[in-house]
Amino acid sequence: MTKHILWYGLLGGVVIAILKLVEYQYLVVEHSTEVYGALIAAVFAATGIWLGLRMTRARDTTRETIVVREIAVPAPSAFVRNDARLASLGVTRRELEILELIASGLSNREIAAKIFVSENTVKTHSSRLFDKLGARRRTQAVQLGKTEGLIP
Amino acid sequence: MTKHILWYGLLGGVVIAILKLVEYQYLVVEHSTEVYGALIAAVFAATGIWLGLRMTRARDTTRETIVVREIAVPAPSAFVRNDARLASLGVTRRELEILELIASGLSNREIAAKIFVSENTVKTHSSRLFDKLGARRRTQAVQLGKTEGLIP
DNA sequence: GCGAAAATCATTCGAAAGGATGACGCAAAA
DNA sequence: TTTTGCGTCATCCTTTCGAATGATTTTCGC
Repeated sequence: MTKHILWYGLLGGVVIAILKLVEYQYLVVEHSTEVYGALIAAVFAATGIWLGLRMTRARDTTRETIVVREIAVPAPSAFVRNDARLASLGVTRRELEILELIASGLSNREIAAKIFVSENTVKTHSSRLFDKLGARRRTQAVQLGKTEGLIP
Repeated sequence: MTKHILWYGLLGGVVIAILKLVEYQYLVVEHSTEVYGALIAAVFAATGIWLGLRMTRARDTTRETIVVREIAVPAPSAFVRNDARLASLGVTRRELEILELIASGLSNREIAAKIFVSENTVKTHSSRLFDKLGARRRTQAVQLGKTEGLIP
């Protein structure tokens, strides 16, 4: 920008000098003043317009309008377990495992067989789990587990 | 735009006229030519710059670079019920309603109170529902209902 | 090694869930 | 009109759950 202004001034000086020379050598005719003014006007007007365009063009780069468009995506979003909530509730790994198996529709007996423990143990885990979740039934535990981000 | 150019020309003419008058009346001094040129240069340069800005400003609205930054958002992907499966399984509306309430974690008694029927009726509905789904437990019914696209 | 947390198992008991079966009313279809 | 499907309700009985409680054994961090 500064460079352009300097060039502008220099150009003006040169034009004036040229015109002055011209005035005394060839164009000292009747309406020389008008010709003189018109020339200066034309040159500086052109330069002014060019400069004006130049200034705004420089501004254009910062004139971007950023449109943030949110695209709804089919949400393949893999399930991320809310470990913080898990910890704040004090749910242990085993209890979480039980919750997942309950959610998959298994009975206490089936769960016991699957993880090789007694049915009583499964009941103990699920009881503690219900306490921590504030659930009274396994279906409610599943529902809460989902909303809390503990299971998918 | 045209209007501005006209004003520009008119202004130029007026300035020249004024300068010419001034030249012959008061300012016919030694360096009048330089003063004369400088004045014209200043006026037209200023006008030129203003005009240049004006031109681009008018164009700016169509000149904005629109940067579309697409951001993927986990779409809540609205749930669409698998009505075909619902029909092929022969699940009735009432049974589906029961399934939804079961999935929300309610007991038979709570469901009964919610839809103003007896607990026995709820049991009947859920029994038939389990038959149709091939479920033995309510948790299993919920799990199957989800995979079959009957409930979200 | 010690202590706390976690996991394991058990017993008892009441509540809830589930299976089987029968019955009634009602509306739409045959 | 008769049949059929759906919703409703009930009874009897078995199984499963869930609460409460106590005890033993791992496991793990310090």
